[in-house]
Amino acid sequence: MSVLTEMKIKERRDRKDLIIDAAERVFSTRPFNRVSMREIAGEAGIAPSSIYTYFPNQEALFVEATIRDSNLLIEEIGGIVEGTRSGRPVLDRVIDSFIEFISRHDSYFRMMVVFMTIGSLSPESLKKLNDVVRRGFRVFEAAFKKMGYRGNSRILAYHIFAMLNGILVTYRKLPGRDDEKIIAHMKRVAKVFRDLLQSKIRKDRQ
Amino acid sequence: MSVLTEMKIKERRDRKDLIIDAAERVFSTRPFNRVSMREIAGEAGIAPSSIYTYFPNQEALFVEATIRDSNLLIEEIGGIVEGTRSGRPVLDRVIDSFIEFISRHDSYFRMMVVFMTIGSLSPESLKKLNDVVRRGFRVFEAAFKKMGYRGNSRILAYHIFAMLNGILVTYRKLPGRDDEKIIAHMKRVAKVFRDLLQSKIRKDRQ
DNA sequence: TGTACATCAGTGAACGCGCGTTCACTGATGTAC
DNA sequence: TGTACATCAGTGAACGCGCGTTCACTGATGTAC
Repeated sequence: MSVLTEMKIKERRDRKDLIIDAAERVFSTRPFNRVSMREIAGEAGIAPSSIYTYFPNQEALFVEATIRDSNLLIEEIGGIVEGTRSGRPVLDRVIDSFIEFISRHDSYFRMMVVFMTIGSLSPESLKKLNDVVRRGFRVFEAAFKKMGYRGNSRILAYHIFAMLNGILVTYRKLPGRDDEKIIAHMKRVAKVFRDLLQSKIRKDRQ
Repeated sequence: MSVLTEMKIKERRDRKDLIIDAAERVFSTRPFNRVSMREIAGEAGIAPSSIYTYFPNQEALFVEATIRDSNLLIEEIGGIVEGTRSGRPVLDRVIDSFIEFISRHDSYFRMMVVFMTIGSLSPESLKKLNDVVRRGFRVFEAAFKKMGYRGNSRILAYHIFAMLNGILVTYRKLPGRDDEKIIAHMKRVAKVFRDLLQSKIRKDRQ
């Protein structure tokens, strides 16, 4: 019985994932305000009404998609931080990984931007998103702690996050350059800021 | 006759401004995807169809609003740069002014974000927006030139812009803080980055 | 093994709604003689 | 000064459309005896 319930839960999660996958494929071809439940259903090969078996409404679907990708990102960066020995420089790898991930998950980036700057969300959705953002910051903080930074890691994490956000927003769509070039450029700019922040870290440490 | 034509043109511009004002008031109360022509018209005290006497469609209205505010911002910063004697530090005042302006024109900020990261715009709108962004960068470049920076001012302008973007996106809605506190905090964070960039400028100069 | 019933993911048609935009018309103002 | 006509900003009603969501139903699968 418990095995069966487990299978049901897994199956349900898989279906949700299929729908989210379809939503992201649609999301990456249209501006977000033109993505309809009908189109997502079409992409997933199901009836529009079937989506409501898995998600109570459109907002919940978009929020779950965002959270799923956030978890992927947090896992990736967490893995890098964990896999690095104490005292070793981990910042570069974290920054590169962050930039790559966002660049390769454009629909995720755009959803995040919408939620952060524009969206008026339900309290539950807001709570879910805030939780995941907080967990993200914690991973960054862990990176700084591991590097031996003794100052306020929280503030430094915010600075890094602000810097990366700015770089991504600013350079994401440089006209006339392909994705690989843009990613390389963003990494280079991030490194300028990293150099600067790192010299600040060194100074603070003394 | 020329005087009459002039008056007509001015009158037309004034009406457009009234509509844009109304649009921004509506914009600041709703998420952008729920702002309708009907509501803007209601706020402006005219019939929805009257908007079409001044703007060919909704996109054009939003783009004109964005461009009008961009020009205000560029003028303000341009004035600061011009009003500062050569060799004097102008960066702080430019940064503060930028942060203040964006914070006080929230609907402008959100429109810009939408256009930069999400919107699929008509070619004409895209051209208009690109032009205004380019003019904005030129003002930043002028500031660096005035400060005596001899390196690549364009790149430095991009860096500053990316940094400010990131700070604004990241800290704009810190929960539980009022606007003034948030603005003060953003200025403080910007100053950390400014310090860092400035020491880089000094190094490059040698 | 066979039969009757329960469950429930999935469906297709429909609902009501609000949207951007159009268009024939109005009525105030300006122009010509 | 008075009259006929032209112009044109502004209007209100209507159009067609696509949207999110609901709901009665279907049909496959599982369960009980």
